[in-house]
Amino acid sequence: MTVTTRFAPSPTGYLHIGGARTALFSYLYAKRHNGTYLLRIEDTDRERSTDEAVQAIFDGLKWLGIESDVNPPVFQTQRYDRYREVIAQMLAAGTAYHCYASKAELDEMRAAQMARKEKPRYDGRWRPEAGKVLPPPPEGVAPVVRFRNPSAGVVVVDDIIKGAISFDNSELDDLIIARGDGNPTYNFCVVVDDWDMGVTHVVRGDDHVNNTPRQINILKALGATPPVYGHVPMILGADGVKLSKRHGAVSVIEYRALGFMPEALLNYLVRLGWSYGDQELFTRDEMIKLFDLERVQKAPARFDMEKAIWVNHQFLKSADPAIVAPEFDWHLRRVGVDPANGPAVVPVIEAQRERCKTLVEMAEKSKFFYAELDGYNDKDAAKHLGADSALLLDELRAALANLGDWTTLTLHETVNGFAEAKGLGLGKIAQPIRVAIAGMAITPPIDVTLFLLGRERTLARLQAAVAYSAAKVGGG
RNA sequence: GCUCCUAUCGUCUAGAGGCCUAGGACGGAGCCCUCUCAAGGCUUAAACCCGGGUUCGAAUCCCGGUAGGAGCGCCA
Repeated sequence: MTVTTRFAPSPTGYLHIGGARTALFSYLYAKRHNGTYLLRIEDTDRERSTDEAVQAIFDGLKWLGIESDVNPPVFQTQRYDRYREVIAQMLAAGTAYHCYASKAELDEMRAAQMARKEKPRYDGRWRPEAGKVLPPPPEGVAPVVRFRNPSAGVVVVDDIIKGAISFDNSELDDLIIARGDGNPTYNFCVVVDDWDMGVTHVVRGDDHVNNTPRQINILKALGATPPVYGHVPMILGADGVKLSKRHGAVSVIEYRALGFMPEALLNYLVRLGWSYGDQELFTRDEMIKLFDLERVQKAPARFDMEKAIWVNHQFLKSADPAIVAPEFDWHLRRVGVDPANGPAVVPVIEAQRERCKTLVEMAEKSKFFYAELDGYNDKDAAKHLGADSALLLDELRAALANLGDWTTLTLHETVNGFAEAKGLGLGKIAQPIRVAIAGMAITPPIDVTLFLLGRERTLARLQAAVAYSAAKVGGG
């Protein structure tokens, strides 16, 4: 049997980081076993589901590169006929029954149970039982349909991550599978869908473990073989509290804005709750080859932004710059610069990636290649642009203006030779140059920077810096 | 309250009864290198929740406690 997994988000908001990891695990497991990975949109809550959220989930998954093997994905709202059909079957078979208890009645029942310190649950008042006489259905009440859960025995969930978990059927009440309006509910749709779609492994958040025994019971009532379950623990914020807005970035797409490469985020996520010995860095192929649900951690993990950024940096440093280019391009535009108005993006990435942990940082530090300076950094100018540097920069400008070939090699020789001739350490001249051409004292090696910036811009900026320094000195 | 789950450095983790004087990584501290910022190299501090068992031997197995978490909807 071929392995089939699915990721089944409900479109009530953006794709959050925990969901992304669940999707990743699900995807990886399927790929690892040459299986199929599916996306299913659980939109049975008509009130809260929105088209924008559906789109946000698609966008997030697409950016991460976790794409469904079957398109378009299944939307539960398109399967209502099928759900109704199964419900009718269950009603006929006696594995489900109508319940006429009103919401108010149920609320009252739960309140009373809580008051008695009991676990709140449906008391089975409309459950047919041998020898039991049910009251006549009240007038004008649209009944819900409840699953007739076995009242005795135990259900064992053989969880691939958590191990065997057993539940007493006596602890499980008869859950509603169809609402008063006839629409099916989540726990029921999941079961039917996983069954129809041939899902062999259900990978989902561990907030679902308590639903699992009931789902298994429904599957059994339907004569289906339950899938293998794997419940992955949740991701916590750095403070150990459930991830939320106040932790900053929760939505996957926010990580793009923060300057992460999708592959790097995936790499961080896969190592959060899963490990392969001491290995920290994985390519996508390695993840697929090595991933294993059995090695997923049972306890929740905290999201550590520092480490995520480190992983991103490692990726930036070692990746093929051509892969980084489109994202970098996107970030350059985002900081208000036109990538066409300067050097090719690939060599800039190569020059910058050692010193930039995120693409936001890289874009900020590379702006000067693509747009005119909007002034100098105050501190750097104060420190490096003065009377003496004005003289040096002016002389250097003249030397560079006469340079034949504008290459990193000739630039290196010229600048180093210049410093040597002046009896200065390279630092004494490199820093003023940096501030002059980049507006700040942080750039890649000076030869590479000058080369990428080009002759025209370099000479113009040196001249401007000389004028600036002179004016500053002149003005006292 | 009830049911279920979890527990190794600050964080992510290795650890399948002796290989543990508990390893790696991020972050921290220090040193080296250096044209800036970085990167890199080296060194270093830092953990088995507690208590009982089982065993010649327990971070590893069992029980209890404690602490955290999840669920208990005509939400998903």
